[in-house]
Amino acid sequence: MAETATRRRGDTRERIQDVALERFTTSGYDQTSLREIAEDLGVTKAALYYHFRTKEEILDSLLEQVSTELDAIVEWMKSGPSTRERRIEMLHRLAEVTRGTPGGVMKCVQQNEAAFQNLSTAAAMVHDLKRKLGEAALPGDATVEQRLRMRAVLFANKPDSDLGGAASERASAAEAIVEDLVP
Amino acid sequence: MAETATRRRGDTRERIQDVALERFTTSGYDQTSLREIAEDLGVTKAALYYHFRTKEEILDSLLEQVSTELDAIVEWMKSGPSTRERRIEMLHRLAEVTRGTPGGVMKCVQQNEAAFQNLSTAAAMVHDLKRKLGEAALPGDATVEQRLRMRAVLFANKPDSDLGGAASERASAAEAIVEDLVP
DNA sequence: GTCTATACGAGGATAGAC
DNA sequence: GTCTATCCTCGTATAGAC
Repeated sequence: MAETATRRRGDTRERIQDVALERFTTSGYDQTSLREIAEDLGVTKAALYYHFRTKEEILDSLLEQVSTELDAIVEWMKSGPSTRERRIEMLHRLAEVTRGTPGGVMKCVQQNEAAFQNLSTAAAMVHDLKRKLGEAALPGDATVEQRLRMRAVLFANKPDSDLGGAASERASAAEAIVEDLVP
Repeated sequence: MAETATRRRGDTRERIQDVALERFTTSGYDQTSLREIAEDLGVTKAALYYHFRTKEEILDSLLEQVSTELDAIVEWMKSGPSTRERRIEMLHRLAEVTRGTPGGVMKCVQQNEAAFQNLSTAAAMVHDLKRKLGEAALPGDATVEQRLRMRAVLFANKPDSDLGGAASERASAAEAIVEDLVP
């Protein structure tokens, strides 16, 4: 730790991630160019390619942790019977991950729900969450209405800050809807 | 009407729209390049720019009618009191437009719900539907839970064919959820 | 090990000849 | 009404300086 503070050598990878997360969240993934990120850091585009193989890999590196946690929820759901109690528990765990994720990564995911559909790795996995959770939560012979209910509740369980109100208020509203909607 | 059938002169604009709608729906708006469309028609990219000023304008021309109809629903909702009956009626009208739209335009919209968020004109207006409908449907002093319910039902009201089951089955499932969820 | 210079082919868009 | 030629930006790739 001899070279501290202002100079900042060797942490380029982290600095790329910081800038990328901020831009991806505020301007959107598609609308953010590698040139922007590079210029913001005072390096060239090519420098980014030393640290990451593609633009998508930058995204993936940001989403790695949350992706793992969501995958764990899917696996947990699959590992037991599909009862109503466990479906509700599953949704609680999902809400927890969303709340607990640090650094606004989950906000970035929501902001880009659009763009991530077309990607192929971790980003796609995160976006695909709802479909996977829905499948894991319902038995194969579930009715159309049950499936539709599950889908609706997975969307409803997104009490974004643009709804207004305190975070706790939004959380309890989401919970009431879960109770109403889960098959 | 002297020059009919195979030759097809002067209807290039319509032919562009036909090809574009098909590609936008199956491959996605972002993933469809103007070069593809042009090659499919046996013309060059630049030729498209005689008929449309931008790629987005091609999209907008396809969405014009549906955009108008959705706008009418918003206006109707705003024009009267916000009772539960009228909220449910609003959702029925929305479902009708979705079903009644010809030529798979609405399917294109759903397929691209992703990409349309970032656009600025008719496409954005169509995508923005849910937010606008939600605002029109609820009084200004609505609670957080009411807002969240409205949002959930607008998403739930999308009984896409990938749910399985007959169209009528999906429709009645959607209606049951509406009854359950509308504040 | 970290970066710059440079280039490629794709994208959307434009000017102007025919 | 359609073309060629051109421009800029994009993500990506590689060669080579330090």
